[in-house]
Formats: sequence, structure tokens, C-alpha cells
Amino acid sequence: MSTPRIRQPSMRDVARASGVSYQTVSRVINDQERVHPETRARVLAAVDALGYHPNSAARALVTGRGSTVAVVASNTSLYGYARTLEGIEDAAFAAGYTVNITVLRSPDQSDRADAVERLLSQPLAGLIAFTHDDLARSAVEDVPSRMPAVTVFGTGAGGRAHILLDEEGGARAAIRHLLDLGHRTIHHAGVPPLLPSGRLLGWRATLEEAGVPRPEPIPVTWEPRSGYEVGSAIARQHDITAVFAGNDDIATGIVRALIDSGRDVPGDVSVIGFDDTPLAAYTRPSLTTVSQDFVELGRRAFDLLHGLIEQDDQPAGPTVLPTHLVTRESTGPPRR
Amino acid sequence: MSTPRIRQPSMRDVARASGVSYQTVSRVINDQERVHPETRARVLAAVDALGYHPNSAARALVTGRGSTVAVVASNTSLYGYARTLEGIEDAAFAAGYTVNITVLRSPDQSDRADAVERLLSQPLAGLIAFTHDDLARSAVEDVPSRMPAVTVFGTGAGGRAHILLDEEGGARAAIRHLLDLGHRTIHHAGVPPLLPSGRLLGWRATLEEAGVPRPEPIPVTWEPRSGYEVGSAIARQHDITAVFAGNDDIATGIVRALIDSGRDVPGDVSVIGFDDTPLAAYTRPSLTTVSQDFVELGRRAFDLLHGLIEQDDQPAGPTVLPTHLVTRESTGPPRR
DNA sequence: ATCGGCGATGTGAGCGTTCACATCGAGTGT
DNA sequence: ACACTCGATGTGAACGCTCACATCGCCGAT
Repeated sequence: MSTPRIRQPSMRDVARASGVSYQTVSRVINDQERVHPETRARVLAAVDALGYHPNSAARALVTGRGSTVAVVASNTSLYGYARTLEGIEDAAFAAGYTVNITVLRSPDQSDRADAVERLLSQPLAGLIAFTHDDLARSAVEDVPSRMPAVTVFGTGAGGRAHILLDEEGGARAAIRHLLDLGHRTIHHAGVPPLLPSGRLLGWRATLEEAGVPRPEPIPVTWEPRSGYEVGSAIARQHDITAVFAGNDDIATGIVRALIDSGRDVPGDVSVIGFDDTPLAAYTRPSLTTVSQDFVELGRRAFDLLHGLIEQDDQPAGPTVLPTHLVTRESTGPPRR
Repeated sequence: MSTPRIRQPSMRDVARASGVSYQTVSRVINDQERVHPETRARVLAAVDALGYHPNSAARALVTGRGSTVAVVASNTSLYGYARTLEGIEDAAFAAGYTVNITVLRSPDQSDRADAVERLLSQPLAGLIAFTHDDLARSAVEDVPSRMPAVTVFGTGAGGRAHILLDEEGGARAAIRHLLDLGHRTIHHAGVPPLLPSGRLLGWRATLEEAGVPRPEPIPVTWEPRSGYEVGSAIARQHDITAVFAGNDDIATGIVRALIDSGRDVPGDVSVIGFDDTPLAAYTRPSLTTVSQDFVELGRRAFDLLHGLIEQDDQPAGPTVLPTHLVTRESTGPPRR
């Protein structure tokens, strides 16, 4: 009449059921050599019969390393980040890892410390941080260097392995496209902080190389609403003929505001986006934008981390994934 | 000259540094009573000095339960799911839990078993499954009932605590809106499987109650491209004056196709979406759609799970969160 | 003075695994 | 027939923590 302990079966239970020692069970579970095929079969049968699952907490405890990779980001629902996360999860799952997410919402120092604290108390194999803004960037600095880590987006942080999309190249292609169409200069509606952004860099450098005036960037947030507000302001400045937006949502907001203000796109103003979201081809006008493969980025980021975890092979420099311009309806020659 | 073991400091190290036993350290860490304030301060100082983090694997091993909640979904990057995930993460973080994601990509039986296997080998506190399709639904069935679990979206599964958005109510409001405008019937472009979907149910029931013809639903996928294809077909059938789309992306694709085919929206055909994505207000025409608070859904789903974990209070019935119709430009009276 | 009681702290055991090493039996070369 | 190797399996310890229980002072009540 003892209490019926609801307990997952352990290696010992499997060992007892198959008449071997727990060590042999361990060998079978971990696919090691030196186990008689017959014994292996017997153990496997017992595993199946008892519904045994290895306990990863116990394993992590003794090995000192888990099979979970943590993803640290300030946002996970914007299209690009969500897709990148998807890529990470995909590759991680295939490699037998599990994915944990931590969203850094507040720039508050103690909140961040708390998040990092909690991160490190788990048995992690490694960490991937979205370093497009300062939140994740400074969190990475707090992570002990012994923990394998990869930074994605932006400029990276803490000298970690870094992978990013060629936003600068994409921006250059976008600006060149507009210049080739005959625009005298191109305005940029970007999300601060603007400095480390490849988009800003590509925009500025290309204008500079072309020797055309470089207007001040217009600060926005990631929401279409913010794009709409900027677009309304731009509509009043008739000297602006081309706008390079920080992403497709902003671009869509700008387009809508311009048209609501009676201006034509691309007749009066050309607008170019960034990301090539699934909707970009179906808005009116459809958006000329820069296409990026976020899922691939996520997969590659995991692969990089995986290499770091397994063989500690630190890559020499940052990995840069290509982007490409997709020309659609929202850009055209300026009205003369 | 011993090997310099890179090892996180443990409770024992903290105990040694502050001159108490490891048990006292444990009490301090877990905020228990019965510790002298002075001792507590001394321990805390040592914790800080050594940079001690509790090892959650060890804790999970002995308590038999982790502080991680797993989210099981077939997709995490579509707007609604990404936002729901965000809400879960937010609430979980606030409550001291960590979030793990598992994407069920393939309907393959053994893949699913593999995923559940891996899920259960972790030290979980509970599980949240997005049961809008069969993938997560059948995974929930494989989870032992002792594991606290909450199902989100759709019809739920396994008799678990269930929370969902009032899609049916939203669909009803949408259809009524169109009927009120004078449409004779409303077509539905939905994503199969159609049966358990509240959108389909609300659409069908409202048409039925109005005593108007109920056309066959038109199958689509979640992509705008699929909407475009359906829209092109609809453009040829001039008797169709109103379409209720499965989500805003599909609606946008349909709108674009209709206009590309020379038909006017809403002049010739009214189109209504679902979700109220940030972009819905800025497309042309802006979309009449059903607004849903996904973030809140995620938060509430976690709260539900949290209740299950802490006090095992199983709610009586499903929780239904309100949705509401947002009227914009894509709907209007039919041309007579 | 003696004792129960209670607040503060310590001790032993065990959670389920892996690692390092020990053992054991059957072949192999001489 | 001998030590000798090697493949197969077993044993003890440890990972860092929490649980249950033991201990130790010190208080006021008798």
C-alpha cells in the first residue's frame, strides 16, 4: 500500500527490466559501440515497453552542458525576426537541440541583468542574440565568454561569431536603382539608432559616391502608422521625389499617406521598402524592395553556433548573406 | 598545478565563502523564512561576489519539475502566432518561467513522436499547444495527462484547459455587416481543414440564419499568393459580390487580383479580412477586418497554465476572448 | 533551577545521469 | 597450457540541488 509515486521510469528501471546494469542502458541510449547487438535489442525493447525517456536535466547536470540554445531578442514578432527564429528552430531541431526564447523588452539595466541571470541558470549549450539594437547587444556582453554565442544582425557584440544579411549591399542596390531612374537624391526613413544599420550605411555611401546631396535621415519606428505620419509630412515637400524606407511596413504606410495627400506613387514620389515581406508583391502599388532570406539566416546562425559548440571553430570574420533588389511598381523615374 | 576547472560556483562555494551550510544558502536563494537577516545579507554578499547562479538543471532533477513551459505549434512566424507567442513569453517571464518552442513541421507520425519525445525529456513545468490544426492537436494527445497543458486556438484537444479567440463571433459580425450592406450572399476563402474553424462556423451559421444561399467554401493557404489566385478566379464570376477571407494576407491578395482584373473593391466586390494586422489599415483599399488581441491571448494562456501548475485548478469550460469588427474601405454596398 | 518550545542552522540522503575505472570471460599467439 | 589482449559489462563516485529530519541555543513559563 505504498504511495503510488507517479514517476517517469529511469535508467535503473530499464536496467532491471532487461537484466543489465544501468551503465549498459546508458550505452545503448547514447548509441555507443561495445554493446552486444542482442543486449542492445533487449534494452531497446524494455525502453519501449516502459515508455522510458532520458532525463535531460540529469544529463545536463553531469555533463555540465545542456542541449538547449537560447535566442535573445528585443522582438520576435516582426516578420524578419519571426522568420529568423523559425530558421533557428528548424536547424536546431534537426541537430537534436531545443530552442528557448528570451525577449528583452526593457532597456532597464536590472531587467536585463535579471534576464541574463535566468538565461545562465539554465543548462545551455549556447546562445544566439539578435544584435540589431543595444538591448541584446549589451546582454551579450554580460554572458561569460566560455558560453558559445553567435550574434545575428547589426554589428554584433562581444567579439562573438557574427552573421548578418548584406543590408548595406541591398541598400546600395536600392539607392543605385533610384539614382539610375534619374532621382536627384533619395531620402531615408529609418529606425533609430541609425548608426550601425547597414541600410543607413549603404544609403549614405551610395549618395556620397554619386556626389548628390545627402538629406538628414527621417526617424521612424517599425510600425506602418509611423510610416504614415512620415509620409504625410513628405507629401508637403514637393522637392522629395524618392524615399528609401526602413522596411516594407513603413514603406506601405508612406505610400498610403502620399496617395491620401493626393500625390502619386511612383509618379510623384518613388518609395522603396526593405525585407520583401509576402505582402510586398500584393499591395497597391506593389513594393520595390530588398529581398532577404531570413529563414536561411536563422539556419546558418544555428550552424555557426553548432560548430562553436562541437569543435569550437571560431570563424575568422562575419558571415554575410546576400540580399537582392526586387523591382516592382512603387519606383519609377521622377516627373520632370 | 591542477587543471583549472572552469566551473560555475555552486552552493557549496557560496556556503564556504559565507561561513554557513549549503542548506542555509538554499534557504536564502529560495527566499524562505527562518533565516537570520544578518546571515541572509552575508550569503547574498557572497552570491554577488562569486557571481553565483542557481543551477536549474539540478533543481529540476530533485524537484522533478522544471520552470520551463513549452510551446508547441505548427507555425510561429505568421502574425497571429508570433504575437501569441510574444504574449506567452511576456507573461512567462514575469512569472519566472522560461519558454521553449517546438515547431511541428511535418504531419509525419514518427517526426511528431520524436518531437514529443524530446519535449518530455526536458524538465518542463507545463505545455501550451496551438491546436488550430491537427499537428499540435495530436501531439497533445501523446502528452501524459499528469503534465499540465493548455490548448490555444481551434477546438482544443485531450480535454485540456482551452482558450481561444471568439473567431465565430468575429465571423458572425463580419457576415452580418456584409448582409446589412445588401449583399445577397457571401463567399468564404478559408484555409482547410475548415471544419473546426470558428470562422467557417460563424460564416455558415450567419448565412443560414439569414436564409441566404450558402456557397461552397473556397480552399486557400495562408499566403497572399494563394489569395491572389482565388481572387483571379472570383473576378471572372460576376455574381460574387462579397468575399470573407481567412485572414488579412489572403484578403490583400484577393483585392489585388480583383483590381488587376479590372474589378473595383468595394464597388464590384466587397472583401473582408481577419486578424487586423498592422498593415490592414494602410493597404489600398484599407481592409474591413476582425480585430483580435493575440498578445492578450498569449498572456491569458500562460496564466491559465500557471494556475494549473500551481494549484491544479482546472477551469470549467473554455475561455473565449472577444473579437470585434473594424469597418474600413474594402466593404460597401453591392452595385445593383 | 528545569523544561518545553521555537527560531536558526546543520546533516544525510537521493534525484537520474555520465565518467573513470574495474572486472570478467573468451579468443589468440607462442 | 600460458600470459595477453580485447570486447562486453558492471561498480563507485560525482554533478548541484532540495527534502526530511536532526541539532543547537535561547527564550519565557513553571
